[in-house]
Amino acid sequence: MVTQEQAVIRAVTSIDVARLAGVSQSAVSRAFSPGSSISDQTKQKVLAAAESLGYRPNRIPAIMLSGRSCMVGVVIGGLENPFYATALERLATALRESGLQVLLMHVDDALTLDNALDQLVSYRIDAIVTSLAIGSKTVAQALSRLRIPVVCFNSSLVGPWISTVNSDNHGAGFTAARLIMEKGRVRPVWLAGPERNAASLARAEGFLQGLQQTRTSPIEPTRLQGDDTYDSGYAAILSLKKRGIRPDSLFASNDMMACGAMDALREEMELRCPDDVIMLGYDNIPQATWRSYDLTSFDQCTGKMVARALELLEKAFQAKDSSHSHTHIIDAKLIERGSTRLPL
Amino acid sequence: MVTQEQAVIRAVTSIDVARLAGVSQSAVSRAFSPGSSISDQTKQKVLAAAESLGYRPNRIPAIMLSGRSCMVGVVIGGLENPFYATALERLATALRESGLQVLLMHVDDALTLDNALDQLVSYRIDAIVTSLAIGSKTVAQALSRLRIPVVCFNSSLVGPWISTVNSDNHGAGFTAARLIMEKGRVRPVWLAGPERNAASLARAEGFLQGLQQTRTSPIEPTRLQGDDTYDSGYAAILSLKKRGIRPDSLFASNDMMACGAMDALREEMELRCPDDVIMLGYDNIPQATWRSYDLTSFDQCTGKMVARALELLEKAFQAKDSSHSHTHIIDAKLIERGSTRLPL
DNA sequence: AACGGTCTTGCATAGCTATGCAAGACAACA
DNA sequence: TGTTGTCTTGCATAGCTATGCAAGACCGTT
Repeated sequence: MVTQEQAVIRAVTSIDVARLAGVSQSAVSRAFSPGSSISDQTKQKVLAAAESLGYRPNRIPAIMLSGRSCMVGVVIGGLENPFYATALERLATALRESGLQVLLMHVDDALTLDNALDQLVSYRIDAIVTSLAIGSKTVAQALSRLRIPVVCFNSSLVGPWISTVNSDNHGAGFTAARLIMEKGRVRPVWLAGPERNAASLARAEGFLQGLQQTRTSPIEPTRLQGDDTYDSGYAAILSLKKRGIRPDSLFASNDMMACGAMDALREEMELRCPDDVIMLGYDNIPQATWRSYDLTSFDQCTGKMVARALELLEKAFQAKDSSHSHTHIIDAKLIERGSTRLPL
Repeated sequence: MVTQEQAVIRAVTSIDVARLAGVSQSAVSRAFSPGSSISDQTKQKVLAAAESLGYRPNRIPAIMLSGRSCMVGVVIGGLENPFYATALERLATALRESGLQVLLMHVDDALTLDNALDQLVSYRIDAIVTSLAIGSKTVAQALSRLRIPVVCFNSSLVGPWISTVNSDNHGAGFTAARLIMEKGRVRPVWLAGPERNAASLARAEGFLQGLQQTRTSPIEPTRLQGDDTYDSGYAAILSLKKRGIRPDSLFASNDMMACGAMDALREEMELRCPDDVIMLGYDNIPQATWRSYDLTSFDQCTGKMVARALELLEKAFQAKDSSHSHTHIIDAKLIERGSTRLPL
């Protein structure tokens, strides 16, 4: 009779190491927990045995015991926008420095969100960080129901457990308006982001308000609708051309649309920037610095926003009742470049 | 005397639900495991109780029992490159569709990698997917030692447990050379990526080989060194200008450098594309389609590459001994745009 | 009524580590 | 030597769910 070889490759456990080192399982655990009470001699024996067996500590049981996984669910969409991509990079780095892992969830639309959340929660994540711009009440309720801290970027979601870190969208819109008026431009265009996007709405509001506050007659901008993509910015200008409107200034809700608009103004309307049209975007993406665009933009200071988000998380982890909401608003920094620099 | 309220918020367990529903804990488990043997009546009772308590299934114990976490460690760097950002998006989506979670780890340099891997492994991830371009032997050994399947994109890492999915870098380089020669250009420039980058090296090799195979005299390109960033592409052209070289064609190891080079050619050398210089890039990033660049590029078909990576993972999960290596090479698709379209 | 079969349910357990507690080892001191 | 204190070690257990097994419920057939 042939002894069937066990195909199951059981992972090396602390007990295996303990046996080899001739110590108890506790000793192995302590050898890998900094600050534990263990003699140098034992520690060395354990580490040697662990090395020879290829043992790696296993955090899963600790999660069960402590109820904390040290994993944060990051829900994100629209990575094709360089702004979100670099923001994710910063966030991931910051979380790791705080000893937190990133359980990433990419979401295209609100529909898949519910399902996605259930999956995340089943892994017992400690919190959720999200940049979803959808402001629906249903989403807020779905998040609140999880009973874990949620931090949103640039969102208008409101509810228990939900905190937000927003760029000063309204203020930036106001600044954009003032800058355009200072330069003496009187036919501005507002190029909006997705209709339900909270950030875009706030920027629009600030912009309009800025255009109202004038000693002479208030200015009403031409409004164009986009969806945060380059193509939508380009298309918006085409529609403008069809309507026979000749703008002298433009504020776009994000840089990608601004780039699309700038290209369309050049190619389709033979208008030059900044000579004929001065332009401002939002997000300060790397492409804004590219020579072909040299775009004035608002920097959201993602570094600061991420730091603030982590503070909120830490606070929530320490509080007994962490369902309390907080809101932080971070000033956006105007970065002036060639697109608003008038020739002398 | 005041009864001290318990601050510890224990999560709702299946036992709590069972008690409320008047069934056993097993029944609760089965109610949430599709395909289990359970009557409709019991299931409804359980679901109702679970709903009222806010119970969410907990995967952590299942991980301990099965040894499989259904989490894949994704190790990535350079998200500021839109190519990696969109690739990550595709990968995350595909993994989720296969029921796998993404444990994201952002890594800047090889130094932090070791530490990062230990952290990942302690969460008992089932596999690793990485796009790190570093080809060092040390890295390969560190990965092999983990004894879990590893899938690399565009890498030259070799070792047990490590499989690779590569774009046909060599073939694409060759194609680029042929295209340049067909257009009658004789002073080509090769703009390389980071020195140790395996993909960049392969593209260079194919490009040189293509330039050699000619009926007349072989062509030797001018070689410029970049680091995959826009700025390095711009700077490379500046150095060219200093050396007094006037190119008539350029192949860059990625699109970002190509964009930088194109802007520098325009601004610094007053050379127009494609009239004076025809240009090709690699990755087919969204910016390649932007009107200011309209850049011919090689599409890596990330969709296909991701699908292939998932096949490799599935295969590894099913095999008893999954330490066997595989290599797949995916054709890159030439996307011709204005930057190589000569005026009639 | 007896029997065989299918469907449903509960019991009991495995999976692995961190940690409180008690006990042991050892040194220092009286 | 006895006592006190510090340092180290091992024992035992908690944490929560999925699942094999056995038993029970129920139905249909002979």
